[in-house]
Amino acid sequence: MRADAQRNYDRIVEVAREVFREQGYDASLDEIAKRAGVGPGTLYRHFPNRETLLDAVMQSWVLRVTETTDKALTHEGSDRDLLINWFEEYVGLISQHRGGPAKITSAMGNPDSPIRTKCGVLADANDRVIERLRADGALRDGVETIQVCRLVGGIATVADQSELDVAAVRPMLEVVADGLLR
Amino acid sequence: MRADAQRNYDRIVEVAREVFREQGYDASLDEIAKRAGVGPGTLYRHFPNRETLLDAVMQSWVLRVTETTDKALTHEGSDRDLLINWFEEYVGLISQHRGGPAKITSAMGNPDSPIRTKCGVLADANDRVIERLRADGALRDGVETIQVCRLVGGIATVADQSELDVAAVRPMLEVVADGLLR
DNA sequence: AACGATACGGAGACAGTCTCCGTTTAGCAA
DNA sequence: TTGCTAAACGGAGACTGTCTCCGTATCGTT
Repeated sequence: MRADAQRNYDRIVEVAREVFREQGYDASLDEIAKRAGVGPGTLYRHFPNRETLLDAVMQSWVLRVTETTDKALTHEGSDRDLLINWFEEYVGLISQHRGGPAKITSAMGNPDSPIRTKCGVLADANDRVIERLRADGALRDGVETIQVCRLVGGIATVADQSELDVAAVRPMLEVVADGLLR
Repeated sequence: MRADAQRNYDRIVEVAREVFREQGYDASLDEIAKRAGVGPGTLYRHFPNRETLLDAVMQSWVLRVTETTDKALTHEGSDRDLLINWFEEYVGLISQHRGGPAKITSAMGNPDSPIRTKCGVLADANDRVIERLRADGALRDGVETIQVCRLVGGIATVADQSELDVAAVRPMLEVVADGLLR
């Protein structure tokens, strides 16, 4: 990539991250272009649609996912605590900006989504926790990772759209945890 | 209301119901106006925004909610079956058109929403089922109706956005049911 | 310095929302 | 019937956001 192109690319991603956080995932792309000091054409050449831009924005996020999972797995305490703690982290990870939880959760299991690799990372992270609990014999039979992602993603989506705080979310995560554990 | 106004009102609601079902909740309102044979001005005078139109569309739906609940409460079988069966009905009720589950669930507990009365009806319906189970001593402590609505609404939202079929939804409803029951 | 490939950016087509206001019509009263 | 007025209509158009096309500018190489 030419140096100026690279500069613009980076600038757009940086600005997009900021604007998505401020205004949510449905912010105007033309405005992002303007704030980044480029024309809309430039933005759309680098990112043919909103999702590819989101994908780029999430690039750095991938690291944080694995770090968070590592930490969650070292959790001292009961399996239930570990699971609920992980769910809270999970919700936090996908709730970076308004509209994020819905976007990410619905992309989960869709092989054509531009953010599929990011979803894969998240699914793998969740899988590590689930498999750890399964190995402990803590889970009921028939629990599938994708279902867990959807259940927790669904809660995060509702919380996002109803602007619920952590205190309102936790009891719902507990219900799901109790429904998954023996 | 003047006769012609009433006629247009009814026509718009009828067409909107049809178009929402066909194209989802984000269909073009100008198109609904066109199909109803009125100008956009007429539509927006009757319905200042999308939500008030949705509210009108849902008017007839209210009857169905209570009927469905009555039937669900007569369910023969275990508490678990009754609950899961109700959840499936609940999901069906709020999944009339694409975008519906998210809209309804996020309006739940928002006293300013134009569809608040409709949400109230739904919340009451859910409450009847929950209280019946609570009376049986079947529920864990601390279960709140609004949480149940949000949990099941979250599942319906994800199912809606990921276009999941009933078979994929049921196991998730089972998890929630198991998390709520003793 | 010159040149070709690469990238830029803004004008503008298009779609959707929503309003304003000149025109039409319903319904009533004489 | 006719005339009148309040009520309702409807479409032109302002505004916002998406996305493309293509003339212009810039990079980096020779």
